[in-house]
Amino acid sequence: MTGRTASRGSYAKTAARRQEILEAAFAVFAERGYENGSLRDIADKVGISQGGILFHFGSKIDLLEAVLDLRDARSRELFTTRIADQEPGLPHLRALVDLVRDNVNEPGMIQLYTLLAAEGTAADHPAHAYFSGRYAWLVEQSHLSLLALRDQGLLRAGVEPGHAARSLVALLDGLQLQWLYRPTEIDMVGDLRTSIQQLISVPL
Amino acid sequence: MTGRTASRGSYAKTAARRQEILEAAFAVFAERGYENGSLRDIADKVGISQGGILFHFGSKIDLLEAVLDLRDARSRELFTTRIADQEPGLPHLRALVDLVRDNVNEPGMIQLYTLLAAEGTAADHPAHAYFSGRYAWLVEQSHLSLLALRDQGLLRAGVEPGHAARSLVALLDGLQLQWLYRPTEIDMVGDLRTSIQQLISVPL
DNA sequence: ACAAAACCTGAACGACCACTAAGTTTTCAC
DNA sequence: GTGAAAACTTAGTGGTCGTTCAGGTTTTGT
Repeated sequence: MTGRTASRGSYAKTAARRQEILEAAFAVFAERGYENGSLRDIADKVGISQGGILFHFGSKIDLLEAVLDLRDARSRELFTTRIADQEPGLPHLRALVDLVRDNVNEPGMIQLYTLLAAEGTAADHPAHAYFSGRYAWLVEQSHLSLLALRDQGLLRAGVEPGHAARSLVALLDGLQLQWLYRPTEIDMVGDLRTSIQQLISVPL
Repeated sequence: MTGRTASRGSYAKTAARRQEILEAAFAVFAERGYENGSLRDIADKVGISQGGILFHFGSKIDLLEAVLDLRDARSRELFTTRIADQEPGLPHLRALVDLVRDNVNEPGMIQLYTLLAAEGTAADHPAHAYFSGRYAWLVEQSHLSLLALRDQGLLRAGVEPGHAARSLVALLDGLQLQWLYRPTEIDMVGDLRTSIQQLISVPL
């Protein structure tokens, strides 16, 4: 009885519309940041009014969260199929390099995360919790891989998994920042490979 | 003759006033970024009107440049007395660790540079050229130190100075970012020391 | 002491912001 | 085809922003 008067549901093309908006928002947030990027910029990119955006996503913060969720879902999908499916250890690290290789072809992704991660250090930023959790997760994943490698006796002498895990994530972020300033000069994938290679005693 | 009608010059306390403004601007830009931090915030902190700020610094961009120049001057002063005065090589790297140790006690400094460096990736950002040059300089300095160490035979096997220099700077930025999210958990100085130690074959 | 330069205020300007409300058009189940 | 819900537009709200400017106050050389 109660379910009879349920809402009619979305139109057929609504999903595609939301997708358009999300991608425009991604581009704007990547280029201008969350605080500085405006709903008008996003609306103009889609060819819709500001109100139209807010019909689909109730507020600017909701839109940011949707963008992050979408990207996170995609990233996690890649990360899952490529990494978590493999046994931890060497394959993990190889997949990490592959992931970075893909990101180089999608510079907006790097720009978005670099900018939002910096903005997000403020405790009241809407993406603060997201990035706080993201770093914890990234470091933990790397830590597990390095622990596995140590058990396999593949770690070089003097490499401490905890320190190396934090450093690996830090190196990634730092390289991305330098790469954004000089994309042609910095070889992110090569530098990452070289650094990982120095952690392990077998060819990567 | 021509010099007769020269301007009278500043009042006695003007220098101190400018200093107050610079420090308030530093705090505001550190906490909210350049784009998001407002002249009103800065004016309130000083206890002056917005117009008062703009009398001393003609525009918001001028103020940012003054803040960066000031910080750069201080940083360069430290870097010069501590580092460039020493012969390049081990003392350089030791001084780098000391510099980071000091920065930990001035978190605003880290926040400012992390946020502005990310904002500055946009080519039209007023701090873009500053950070672009800064990274080139930092990497170059580290490169020179590592080259000197190689000539002294103090580099570990497989360490390539160019790669290691980029990585060292990247590690610094990345650690700062993680530290901003979890200041109590991340030991920036310790992690940096450990990473440097893995580049060289003698105790740091 | 007194003029002039330096300093500073307060009010206004135009532009932009996220968001709301009300009205219009499009879609879709029936 | 028709009615109602979904999708969207248009216009407006109250807010913040950097900057300008006319006018007042303070400091300073003479």
